Amino acid sequence: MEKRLTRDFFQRDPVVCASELIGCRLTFGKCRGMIVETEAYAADGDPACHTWRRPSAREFVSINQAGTAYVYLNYGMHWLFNLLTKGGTRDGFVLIRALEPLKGIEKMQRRRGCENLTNLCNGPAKLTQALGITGQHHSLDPLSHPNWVLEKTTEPDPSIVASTRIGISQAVDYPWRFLLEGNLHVSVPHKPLSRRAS
DNA sequence: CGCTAGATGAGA
DNA sequence: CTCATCTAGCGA
Repeated sequence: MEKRLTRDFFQRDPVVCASELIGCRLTFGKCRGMIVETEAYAADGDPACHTWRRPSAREFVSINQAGTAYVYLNYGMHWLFNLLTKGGTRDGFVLIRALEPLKGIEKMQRRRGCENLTNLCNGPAKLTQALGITGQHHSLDPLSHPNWVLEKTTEPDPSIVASTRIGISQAVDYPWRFLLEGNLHVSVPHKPLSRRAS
């Protein structure tokens, strides 16, 4: 019922990979979740991508194969987890932004210091903290490393929607964020729902 | 519920 | 100097 992702999945455009990673299952160690939110970054022509300003990011793209983990420290304290896409129409990255927790929940709660399931993995820095992903996993290969499993479900989810990327100041209009509409575990809903007031 | 300040360090 | 963020604390 679930197929492991293979190298060729990541040998495509980052925008395609980002949308198709929605609904996939990500396992790291004993913890597991469904990917419910991603963002695409293009290695060329995208001012919001690290490659725009960082020679080291361009170097990373050139020397690593498709699927490699790109993990970096943001705001001095948060690890953010990306996957390299390479060999399609464009090279780039997919930022994993939110997971729906499936397994190892107690462990994730302990690492996060938080009980609430909807607050466990609903952000790019929260999910790395929950899973235990840090800079020491930078440039490892999730497709061949024993700690990682990436699986695709047989049926694509119909409620995948595109939206604009979050937390950036450049190229803010690209509709390169993908998420499951209505899912409780995304970082920011596509369309803020007005819940009933008290 | 919404908004804001401040933490904290790598890269260029 | 800028940053692909999060949380606590405040006010309504």
